[in-house]
Amino acid sequence: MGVTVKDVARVAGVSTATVSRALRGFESVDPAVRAHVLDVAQRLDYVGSPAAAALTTGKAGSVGLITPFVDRLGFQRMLAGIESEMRGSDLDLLLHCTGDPSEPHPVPPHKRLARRVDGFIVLSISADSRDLEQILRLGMPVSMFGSRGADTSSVRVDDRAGASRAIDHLVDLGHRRLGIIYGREAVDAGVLEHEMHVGVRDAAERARISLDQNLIVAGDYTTSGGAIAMEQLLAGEDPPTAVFAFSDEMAYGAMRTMREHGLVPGRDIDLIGYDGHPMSDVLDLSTIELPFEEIGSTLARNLLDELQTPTGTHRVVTLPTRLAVRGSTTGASAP
Amino acid sequence: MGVTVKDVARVAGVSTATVSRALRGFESVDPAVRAHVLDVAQRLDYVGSPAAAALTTGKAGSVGLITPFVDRLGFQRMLAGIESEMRGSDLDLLLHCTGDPSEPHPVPPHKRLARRVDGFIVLSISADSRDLEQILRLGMPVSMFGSRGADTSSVRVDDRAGASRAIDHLVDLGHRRLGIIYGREAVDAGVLEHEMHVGVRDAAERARISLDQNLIVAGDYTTSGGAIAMEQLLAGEDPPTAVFAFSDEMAYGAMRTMREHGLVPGRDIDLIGYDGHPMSDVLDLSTIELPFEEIGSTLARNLLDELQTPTGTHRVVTLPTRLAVRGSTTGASAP
DNA sequence: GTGAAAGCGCTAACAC
DNA sequence: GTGTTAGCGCTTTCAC
Repeated sequence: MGVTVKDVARVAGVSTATVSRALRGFESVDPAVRAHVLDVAQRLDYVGSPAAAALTTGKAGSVGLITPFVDRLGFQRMLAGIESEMRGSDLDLLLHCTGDPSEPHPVPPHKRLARRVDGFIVLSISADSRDLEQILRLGMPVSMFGSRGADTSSVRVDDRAGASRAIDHLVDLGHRRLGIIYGREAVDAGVLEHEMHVGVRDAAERARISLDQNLIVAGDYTTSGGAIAMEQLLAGEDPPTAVFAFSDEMAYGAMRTMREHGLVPGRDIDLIGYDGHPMSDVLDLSTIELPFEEIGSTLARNLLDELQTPTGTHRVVTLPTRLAVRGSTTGASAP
Repeated sequence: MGVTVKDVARVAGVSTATVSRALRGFESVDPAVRAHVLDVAQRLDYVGSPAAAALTTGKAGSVGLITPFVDRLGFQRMLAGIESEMRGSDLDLLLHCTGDPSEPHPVPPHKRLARRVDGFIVLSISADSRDLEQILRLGMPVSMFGSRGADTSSVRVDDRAGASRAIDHLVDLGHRRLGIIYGREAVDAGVLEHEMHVGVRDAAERARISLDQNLIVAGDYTTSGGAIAMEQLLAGEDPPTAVFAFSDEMAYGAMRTMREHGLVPGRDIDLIGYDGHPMSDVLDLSTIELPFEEIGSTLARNLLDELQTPTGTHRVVTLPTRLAVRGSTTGASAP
């Protein structure tokens, strides 16, 4: 239905094989011939059919991005990183959301995807996920974030150190009674949630302070969840003087609750978040900043490299976090 | 390299044509045969090759999402809407960012994409964009947001009414001296920026108040741009008593500037944004809420419908906005 | 260095 | 209702 290699070959007066070779820049083609073919192709406005190429080569020419969610703040930044890294490569990006991990898919989607892509970038699906297993079973190159890679290249954040850093900061400001707003229960070791808890515990131990189990509440990683969690913390008879929320979004919710109670972060209760969203600057929220764009670009780079030179080795990169101190942690409320 | 129709056909004892028909649920296949084929395919773990199917049918089995940015707050919500609508359809989503419209691409990407997809969803590329023209020239189904559709299905927001609503709200609170933080200069009529300005002007005229050109400043749609814009407004000899920012992000920046000046939104100066990001609730920022998810799902639905039943008619949907009044607009600062 | 020919895996006519 | 056959547009041996 469009211009094909045949057309180009005919007009250029060469065989389709030569066209194919010339277009892909093979050394073996006579420079003069190549130039001619390129010229003709250009004039004819020739665009190759990826489907046909895929069929013959077995390479799909694209990579799949698997993510459980698409509307979380960090996602877009990772995506931006992935995107910018992939531009330039001639691979397309196929987006696939798995949605809520709890409800199963009628048709496991990865089978279908598998034939459409040459490799996967997988964003933080919990390690026990059936989805993840299925993807790994495919035996294709996988670059993943979040869960510690079973046998793939992976990018992770040193969440343990990051969580410790948050606690250290609060302790340094003089706090002894800390509230923790975590996301969800940790299922597996090695997973974000688990690492964060360990980081918190370690830091507390090092500081020789004990954590009151009543001050450790879940916030479901949402703003409203964070708001409710803060309510719980305030409702107790002995509220914390400082709070660490495992995500900025939950911290935002906590701020809202504080405001409703006439409390000011950094004056009445210190509050620190985790993620480092741009908004936190505006809200004057101290936080642990994660390098989302870099996570994304590293994920993409790892996969591209693996696709290009399929050595069996995998790359495991751990990226650091950074403490951003703002007005929400001043120590004013410390004993 | 995998199980093919031939394998299934051989094992099931039928022809490849029958397998193909059975797998796609054609009525013409004997129910018993179909069941058998399905069973065999299942047992053999057969997954069709999209490339081969695409080659024969001419249908790519996917749609392309074209967007100039990926890290803007509204994007992810539109994406979520698109995604949820597309799930269920067996079409894949191919993401493509055009990046900054100012720097041109060495290879126009849409030509390549065009052979990979059956249609496009295009997010707010300015109407004069060469990219947009090229996509339209392809003659493929296009569902677009932002620019008024030349000859495509499109989804737009009634930005004129939305902007008017914001001004009305401020006027209702008693304000007469209004500051405007817009994004960029409006190039074309029909485009968001233009509509917003018209909406503002109309509302001002209706209220019989005149807008001071010195109080109309650009914020570049970024938080920092909004902050700078607010600086400019405050620097004047006669600052506004209320400000309307054309995006929430710019309003956030404006809030930061205000805080730095010891000013409180809703007390010293009223402030209203535009977009309705979740964060605005936390920041207690009044705003005009846009239905991003619905925009996304409508975009997807329009395209899917057009792909399914290629009647030449296009659908143009205009979605309404909603005023969310919060603590940043109280009228306290009105004369 | 280049061409001829054989497919890649599937679907669409056309017979039966 | 089902099988046969001929491609879709490209790449890739294998000759030359």
